[in-house]
Amino acid sequence: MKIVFLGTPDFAVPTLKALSEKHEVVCVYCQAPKEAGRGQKLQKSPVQLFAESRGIEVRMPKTLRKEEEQQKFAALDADIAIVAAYGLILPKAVIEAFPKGCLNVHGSLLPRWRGAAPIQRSIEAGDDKNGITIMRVVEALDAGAMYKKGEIAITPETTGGILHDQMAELGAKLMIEVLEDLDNIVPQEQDESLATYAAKIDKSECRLDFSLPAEVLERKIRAFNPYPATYFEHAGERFKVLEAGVSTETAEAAPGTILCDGKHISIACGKGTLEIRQIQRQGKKCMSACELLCGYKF
RNA sequence: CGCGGGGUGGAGCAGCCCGGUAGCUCGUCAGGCUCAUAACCUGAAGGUCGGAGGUUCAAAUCCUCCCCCCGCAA
Repeated sequence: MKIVFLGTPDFAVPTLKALSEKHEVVCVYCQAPKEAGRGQKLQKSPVQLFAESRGIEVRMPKTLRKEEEQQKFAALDADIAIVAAYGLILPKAVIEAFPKGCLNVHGSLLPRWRGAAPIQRSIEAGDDKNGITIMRVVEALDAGAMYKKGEIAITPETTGGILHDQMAELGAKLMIEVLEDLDNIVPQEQDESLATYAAKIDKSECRLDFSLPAEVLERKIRAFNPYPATYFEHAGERFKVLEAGVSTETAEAAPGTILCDGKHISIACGKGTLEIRQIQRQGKKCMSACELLCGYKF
């Protein structure tokens, strides 16, 4: 099949890779390099880097709303468009440009967790599973008919980073399977009454609020690991918390009080206690609580 | 030129501003104490102080350049 691929971040790369090995990817659309990182240098997106390494044409329009861009898109004369975390809303003209339409790989078991951050939100909410849905792109956000789903268990060890990587691989696998059997699958409409939304993560959410139960904070720490990562402040410094455990015994100290015993860092919460396992001081690398305490006293 | 922190025995840090014997916590090894222990006591090993120049009688410490790591912001 002749495919046009639209995607930008790491999440999209496995799917693009799989497609490029099984089909003819005639063109890749992604977000243009942006100033990012230390030094504010222009950085190409993972999808752009991959596409260029494979010699695939890359286009990076700022918008697809202009008729001119839509015509250039349609002129590619592909069979189908595949979308994976592209970052732009697709106009109707683009969705309907090719005979087999437009398919999306989404990181949740739709209709649960439509939206921007399904991976982190599912862990944060305490779900016992999440997964991938391959579905048709429609004008409404993540609301198209579903072709195939695949589940991934969320365990007490599942972090946002781990789930992200598992999802990216599963998404690629399922997309290939769907394309192989495209004409025989009857897409299933989503039950709108079950839809939930995974809001984009705001920086302000990353600060740990110790008045909350330790259990809730631990889930957020896990969901936000490694990015964007939770933190608390102490002595004017920011301490990222990458991993923590929950103790059900509620400390007598006020929420937010840091309790150290030389090898362990515990923080009193609204309910229960959080034992910090992996922590990172600003300017330093991530380290275990024990290591930090060797050289730093709270 | 976006802002900033850091690279010191295996790990985490202090020392640097006010140059002159390498320090602390942990770990490791040996011995001791103990019913026992991740606890305690004693002792030991282990460092080109990121790299290259420069200043100086003398540089971890001052100056210059380079390499690497990280926080913010995006």
